Amino acid sequence: MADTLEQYFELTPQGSALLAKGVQQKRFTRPLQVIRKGQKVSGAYLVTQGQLRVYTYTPHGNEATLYFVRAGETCVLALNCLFNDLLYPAWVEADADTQVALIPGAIYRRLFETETAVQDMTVKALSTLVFRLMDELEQIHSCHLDQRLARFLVHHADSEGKVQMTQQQLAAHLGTTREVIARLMRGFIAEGCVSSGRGVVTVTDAELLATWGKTRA
Amino acid sequence: MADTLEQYFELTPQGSALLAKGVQQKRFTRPLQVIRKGQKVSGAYLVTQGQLRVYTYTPHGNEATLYFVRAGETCVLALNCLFNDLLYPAWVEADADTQVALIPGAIYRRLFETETAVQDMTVKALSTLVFRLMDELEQIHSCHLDQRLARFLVHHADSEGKVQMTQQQLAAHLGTTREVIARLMRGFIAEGCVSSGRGVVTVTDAELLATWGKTRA
DNA sequence: GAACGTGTGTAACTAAAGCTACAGAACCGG
DNA sequence: CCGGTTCTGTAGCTTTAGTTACACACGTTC
Repeated sequence: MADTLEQYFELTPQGSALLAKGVQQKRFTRPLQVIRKGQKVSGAYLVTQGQLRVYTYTPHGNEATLYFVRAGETCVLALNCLFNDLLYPAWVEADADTQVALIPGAIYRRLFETETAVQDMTVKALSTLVFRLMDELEQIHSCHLDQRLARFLVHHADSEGKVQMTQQQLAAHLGTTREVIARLMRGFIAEGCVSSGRGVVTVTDAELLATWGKTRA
Repeated sequence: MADTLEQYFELTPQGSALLAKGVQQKRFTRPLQVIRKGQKVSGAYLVTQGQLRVYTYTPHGNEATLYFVRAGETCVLALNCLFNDLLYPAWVEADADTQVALIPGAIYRRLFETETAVQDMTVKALSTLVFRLMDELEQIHSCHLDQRLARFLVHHADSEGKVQMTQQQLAAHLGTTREVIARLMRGFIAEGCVSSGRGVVTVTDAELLATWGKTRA
């Protein structure tokens, strides 16, 4: 089991042994809530497969996704809580087919003190999140929803330009409502850079979409 | 000189020597831009007196304050850039009477590897910022400007309830414009929980202000 | 193939925030 | 005490986003 973990950080033999002793594997076969807001955090979450989604709620009950934790990443908020003895400040949901290694807090702290790989990984993870959050904040300050949606679509399109999400889900990611997404989509479709189907949006002109609101007359 | 620094972290003799060799002190007697967006970061900034203000711009040229770096804190963005070789993603301005210790990047990295005090401080600083940013994001999603302003005032009032800022500065902190602040203030003043003067806002009923928008009819 | 659940499309209305423009008060320096 | 500068107060308009309310399309299942 520790094999899957060691592809992510190189440890000294002692560190390895310590890790092997305490780590727990959790597997999710269907979407499931992992952590609730205000819950006490018991350890570091390292995703080995699939992804976790971290989100909060808007005042009207709409979900707003903060970020994803993909394979090879740890949930930084959990790290935060570990180091500062805080309660978890958001909700976390596992996607289908997700596997997570749970490293108990005490063990993680001890690893952090001695293993440079763990130090590096921790700082890198925190740094990355800081930048993502700052970027997000700046965008909210400086872009209208249409630009944010355009950017989101370009960013999340697969190799064929498809984004496999319902409008409801898109709305959740941007902290808005479905109707607004539909309205903005109409604009995109009118310009011919996107087409829409049930549960999927297809980006047909990423170039145009990426510069939405900048090159417009 | 290193004396002022060592009140913030305890180092081993070797660490202390290394630090003393490389650290530079900078003093600002009047507000001054310290870092521009896109600039390369040369080291870690540790504030020993006064404060730094980190901000971006909205698309229409309004400033929006991201956070402050107070005495005893380091600028986390600079740390980030150091560890990830990135360009600085915002602007930084020093207040009047501010003193900053600049620890060159190479030295900071070496200290980080060996000194647990530096590791701790780094992780703590990053963690704190992550929480602040998340909180900020959540508020933008979930509160109207009036609530955010109310909260800001309550938060920044001194022991006498005074907030020594112009409306322009308040606007900058919330990423909005002066006119909007004036409009919201009118609401607060009408309810009698705030009074306004030139360059100062006085909170007279913090209770009411803190619950603004929750207890309103 | 009828009924139901889930997802999309659209229109009209409301609320929030931003923008423009100006009037007047407080402060500062000569 | 006069003129310039900075700050505050107010009004009206525009844009953006959220809300309400429905119609319809697609799929599934019985």
